[in-house]
Amino acid sequence: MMGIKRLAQHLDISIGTVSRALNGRPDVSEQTRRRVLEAAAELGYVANQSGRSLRQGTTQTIGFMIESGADTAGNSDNFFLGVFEGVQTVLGRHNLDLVVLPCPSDEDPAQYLQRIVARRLVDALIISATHRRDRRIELLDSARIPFIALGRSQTTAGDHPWLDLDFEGVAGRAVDRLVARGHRRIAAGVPSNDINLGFVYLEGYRAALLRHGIPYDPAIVIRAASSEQGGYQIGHELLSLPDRPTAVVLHYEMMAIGLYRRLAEAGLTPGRDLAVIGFRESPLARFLSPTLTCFRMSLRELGIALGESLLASMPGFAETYPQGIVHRIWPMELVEGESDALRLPRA
Amino acid sequence: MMGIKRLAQHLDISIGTVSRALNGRPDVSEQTRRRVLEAAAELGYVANQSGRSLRQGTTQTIGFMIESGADTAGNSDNFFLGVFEGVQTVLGRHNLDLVVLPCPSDEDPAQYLQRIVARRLVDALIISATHRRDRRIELLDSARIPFIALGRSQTTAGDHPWLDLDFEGVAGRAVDRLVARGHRRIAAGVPSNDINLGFVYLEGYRAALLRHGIPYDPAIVIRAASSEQGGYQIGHELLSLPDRPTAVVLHYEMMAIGLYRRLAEAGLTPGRDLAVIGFRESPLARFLSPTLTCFRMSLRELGIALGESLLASMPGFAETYPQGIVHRIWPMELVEGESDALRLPRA
DNA sequence: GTAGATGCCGTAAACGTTTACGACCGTACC
DNA sequence: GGTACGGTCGTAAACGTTTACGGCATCTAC
Repeated sequence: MMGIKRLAQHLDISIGTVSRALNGRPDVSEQTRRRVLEAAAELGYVANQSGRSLRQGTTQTIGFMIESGADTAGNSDNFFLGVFEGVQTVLGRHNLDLVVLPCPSDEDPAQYLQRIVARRLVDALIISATHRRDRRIELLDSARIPFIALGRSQTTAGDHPWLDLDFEGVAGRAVDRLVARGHRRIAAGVPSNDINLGFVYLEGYRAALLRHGIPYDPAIVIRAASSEQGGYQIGHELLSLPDRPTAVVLHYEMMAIGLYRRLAEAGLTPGRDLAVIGFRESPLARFLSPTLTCFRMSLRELGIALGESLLASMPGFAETYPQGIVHRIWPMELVEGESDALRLPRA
Repeated sequence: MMGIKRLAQHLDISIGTVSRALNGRPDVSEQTRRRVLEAAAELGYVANQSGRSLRQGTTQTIGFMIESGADTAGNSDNFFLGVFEGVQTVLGRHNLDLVVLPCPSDEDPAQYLQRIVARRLVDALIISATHRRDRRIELLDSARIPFIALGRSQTTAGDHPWLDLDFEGVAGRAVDRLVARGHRRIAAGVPSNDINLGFVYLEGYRAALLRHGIPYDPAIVIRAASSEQGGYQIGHELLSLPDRPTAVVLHYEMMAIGLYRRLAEAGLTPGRDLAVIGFRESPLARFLSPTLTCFRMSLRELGIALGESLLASMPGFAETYPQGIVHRIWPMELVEGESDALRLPRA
């Protein structure tokens, strides 16, 4: 075991001084500091995290909770892998480590989180896939664990920072665009569970319809799983509707795949027989044919903003990141594709 | 702070007894054990992990290192999320937690891992995306950290457990199948980096050609990134070959997407103009048109095997999982699709 | 009735750090 | 030459657990 004790007696210095040297305290001469750092590097000494955590009550790690369930929006096609990168570049600046905590799909997310915080595995948390009413938020709030939510929530606990994709704006702009091309009967594919982004997306959709004086018709708001399968199902239901919509907007990136497939089975092609506007421009979207009209953003930059906003809410980082409690809607940029090329004559 | 000390004085019992009661030691009366457990549940006491780790030198968490880089085969998150589930069901049986350690793409994986093990964040590790010569293996071996590799390696360090998909068998069976349909000029898409699975896949491909008396032609072994983009590039290179192959086998699930796209751009359809056999049956594969011939496996069961094999190599679990040091090739089952329907007349 | 065994519990040390405190030395200043 | 002070370092306590050890009952067996 290569503890600080052995390092100290190898250098014939007290362990207190060694610790101060390693941690950059001012009250140690430059000469001994060099000696210590060299010896540490040579012998491969790194402070045991348990000892350090115990003493100073901080673990130096940030947790990022995701749900490994297959049905939750956002967890496919390398969305998270990109975000992690961004978060890590921020955390790395402060010698913090990121660990990802995948909640098993058969476990209650709040209960899972409870275990994590009780064991004090991490100093702060990023939670994703927020639900309309999310018990995790109340939990973290009452446990006074710093956290940020990737996704809004209706939960009325104390004021916490959040960052969310612009579901409302994206839905609205998609409808605007379709209306400009003459569409009036525009369907929407929304999630089937109570994940919060579904409500926000629907909100944007309804508001846009209202702007254009188009009545809201619940019959063409189709709930489906946030997956390829869900997209397929949406296609299926669209085809069986009596007064078939001429366009559809989707809340999740993978849905277009399934929808394309169902249309192809019916001998229809997107952009000619039905206008389609997807959500995020995933690497896959670029390879769809016809190309998908959707929305672009930088996952890495989202991760950076997420990390910085989290740190801003943590004691000890307030001066480095003075933005306070962040509530931010992440903008997305339209990517024109061929899937919404269909134009209708104005009635 | 709700430590064991407060819990003990609240019960008016010594903290030693409280600890023994919580940990299920035999030398505590049933009555006090009940009292302790009830009070702990009521006051929400959970042992501080740092204190416990420090004392018994074990963290009760297992790490799963993945690479968040975009170019590494096998790193699509729908793959890992499934595997995590399986690993967790095994670990959960023993009150172990899984944390995922995403290595930033701009950091050296071995160096990243070094930090993790030196800080003693985890008791054992699962590493993935093994390279032909993988310094992580030497590192873990010399640090005596129990680990299992998801993927083989040529690294000649001490004997370590591993589990790997049947790349060799899959490549071989794909070639067999194509040869049976009359193909003789069969291209292969292999990774462009030195990830080990590329060598194994190529091995299976060559061995199968040899079996059928077909000469190996390096000109139609195309190296490309393990991504949709790589698949697109393979399509591109195939089309520009002088003596165009009539079939192609791919080592990575996402490649088919890009390849399909490039073929479509050239007015060709998979299964009619070019036989295609992909790798893993991802959720996406089911929505490709024409459907992709590929190989199926259970991610969850793979995760279970991974977890059990890891535990088998850990001190204290040998009697529960007596399989010793596991070297296992994970079988995959053929899923017939339309993408290799093309049959050629025997010359 | 005594010896030994057993069941239950309290005491205290130990894990590897960090850090408050005080000690020591040298220098500067009056 | 004494005092004050800054720079450097050693000492020891503390963080929250677990566990070896010993002690006190109670019980069993002779």
